[in-house]
Amino acid sequence: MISERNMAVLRAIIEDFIATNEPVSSKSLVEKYNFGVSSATIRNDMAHLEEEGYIAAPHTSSGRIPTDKGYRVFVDQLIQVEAVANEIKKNLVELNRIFSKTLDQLTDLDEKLQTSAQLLAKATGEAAVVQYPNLKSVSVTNVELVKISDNRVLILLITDAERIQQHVVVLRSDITTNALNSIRQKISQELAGKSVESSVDKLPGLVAKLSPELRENAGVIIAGIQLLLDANKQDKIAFAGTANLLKNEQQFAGSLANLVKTFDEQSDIWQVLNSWQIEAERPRAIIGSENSVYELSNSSLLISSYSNQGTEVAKVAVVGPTRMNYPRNFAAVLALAKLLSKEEEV
Amino acid sequence: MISERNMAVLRAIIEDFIATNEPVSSKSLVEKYNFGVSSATIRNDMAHLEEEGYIAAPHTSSGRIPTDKGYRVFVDQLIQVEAVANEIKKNLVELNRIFSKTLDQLTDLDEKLQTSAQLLAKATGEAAVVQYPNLKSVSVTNVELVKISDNRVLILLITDAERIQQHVVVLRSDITTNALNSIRQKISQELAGKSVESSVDKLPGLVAKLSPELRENAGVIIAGIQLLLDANKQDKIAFAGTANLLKNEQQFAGSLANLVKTFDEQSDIWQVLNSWQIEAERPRAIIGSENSVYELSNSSLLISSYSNQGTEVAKVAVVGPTRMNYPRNFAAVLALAKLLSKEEEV
DNA sequence: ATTGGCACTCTAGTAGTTAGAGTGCTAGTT
DNA sequence: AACTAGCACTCTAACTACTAGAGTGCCAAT
Repeated sequence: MISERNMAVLRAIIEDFIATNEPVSSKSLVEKYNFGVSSATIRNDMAHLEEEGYIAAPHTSSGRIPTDKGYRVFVDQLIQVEAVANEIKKNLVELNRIFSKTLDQLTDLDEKLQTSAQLLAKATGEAAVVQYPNLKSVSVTNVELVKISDNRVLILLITDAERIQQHVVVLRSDITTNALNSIRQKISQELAGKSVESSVDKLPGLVAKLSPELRENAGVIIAGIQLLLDANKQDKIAFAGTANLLKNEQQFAGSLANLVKTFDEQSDIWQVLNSWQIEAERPRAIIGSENSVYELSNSSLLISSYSNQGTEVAKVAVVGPTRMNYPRNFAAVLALAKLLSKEEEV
Repeated sequence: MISERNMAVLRAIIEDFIATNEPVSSKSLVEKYNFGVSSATIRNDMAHLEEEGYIAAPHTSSGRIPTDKGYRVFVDQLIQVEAVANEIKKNLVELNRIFSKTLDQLTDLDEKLQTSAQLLAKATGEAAVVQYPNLKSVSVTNVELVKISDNRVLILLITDAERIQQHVVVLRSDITTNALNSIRQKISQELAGKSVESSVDKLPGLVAKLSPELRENAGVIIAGIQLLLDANKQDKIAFAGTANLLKNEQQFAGSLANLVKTFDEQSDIWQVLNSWQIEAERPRAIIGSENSVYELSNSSLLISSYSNQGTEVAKVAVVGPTRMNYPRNFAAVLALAKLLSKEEEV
């Protein structure tokens, strides 16, 4: 029922609307694009597209704007694969240049993901989200205890996800290097290779296995490890590009403060990211009302997942108005996901 | 020249305007406050205040709004000290309750300052900035090297500012525990107790002091230490409460995107914070046009400094519209500064 | 299937009007 | 000298009315 020209018209409307943010008229279409037919014919096509729900008119005698359904068809069928592939390549090269240069300087995961989010925000001109690796599947590589003064001990929890967490505890009494060593040995032995989850279960029984004179201080240390393990289970995201959201003020019409708050608070975002299954190498678009979170119902998300040695560990996303530049943003989000995947494999 | 009642009127105008965000009329003043005189008299006072530049009229026949100069007098002379002291106390108790509960859970400085900013944003309903301690005056306590696999070493840089930084380096060849130990000893010996700055100077000469077979790997490790020391010199801030800025949309009239961008990029903020001298225990207000950064010319900043064992190390600030609630925000910013100072002293 | 042509609709902008909130000032009172 | 009642004056914000023109929808013709 939907002819080829119908689709071409739909694409033209969407591209024009994305570029100008004005309802698109039949006249402007025949002027800008070479359809080889008159505006009356285009009007017939538009009426057809409207019937099918791909476009809508803000009021009776105005041009048309795409509906969420229209964007969906655009994203699924009309984006030119070659164009995107080209963009990806360009983006990858560019991101790689900035990123690999910067990355060497980064001393920890926090900074790395924060920088990633900033780069993605910059590359797309939208807001960007980078999820921390999901640590359910992560296991403990080692626990180190470093004495930094007579009664203060730095606990290091090293996991196989390139994340090293630290926490300082103050002991009840001074401790000797030897005593600390035997505590460390016992703990390492129990936890090394275990998943974060099963490690938590092991902790309570650990104190009893130590010689009595060590137990008091060991208790403090184990409580510290508990904190670190718990922090692992907490969901966390890095976010950048708030200012980009404001560019589209009218788009969000008043609900902008709520949207920004949503990002400030993070919990909803995490939920949204996790509620969609993303295939590797194939970013997915969540368009407007497809989003269950109210604050995001005027926005689109492009989500891609990144991996660590072949397993999906987390997601990166771009958030912007439904009338965002999909091809470019798809390219950027995919490019960043690839970069992060590569880096994780070290 | 400015009578006592004049000042009372000024205060009433400012408090009313802060509460309602509407120009204040002479009639509403006599209704809400007990001046015991008629509106005509108040009008005379208002004319006087306008002459002196403390208030202004948006248009001929409207009520008055405070000028930056008016706010300045309000802040300097009219805020009731007792009221603020009370607020401080309340805020301290409340912040302390949330904070000390949360603080124990925090494993590092990043989280601590980020949480501080969030608490301040929440307490004031404005945006909040917390500056990282200035590390020029900080010295290296110790350097630890932890072997995490045959050829990967975790470097820990421990400074006397409660900040423990980490970085993983990959060596050119596997290393034995003994070799690592002798490198560690040499490095510790050279750097312990030195300031961050003089430590940087020591690094290049360090390799030569090691036995030849250690030099290759030691070079990699020392490069890693260099990165950590450099990261110390970088200025950094924690920021929270962007959404609160949006509450006052009309206030910032269009320049809001730029304002948010200013915070995203941080550099200007850092400059502003550093350009004002702040006495301990006395937060300072920078009101509207007193600010040299254009984006902040419709905003006020309340800045307080916090200390580590008596030395000022960094600042905390609240940013909001000029018509913010000064007494409450003064109290909150001071309360947080006190808390941070205390915590630093551990 | 396409198109020229035209009636019809709706918006956005302009202009005119009005109520009322608020001031400024004067003349009179305490 | 300080205060006040009263009133003329000003400006805004809200409402109405009008208009140009952008754009559609549809019919009759090709």
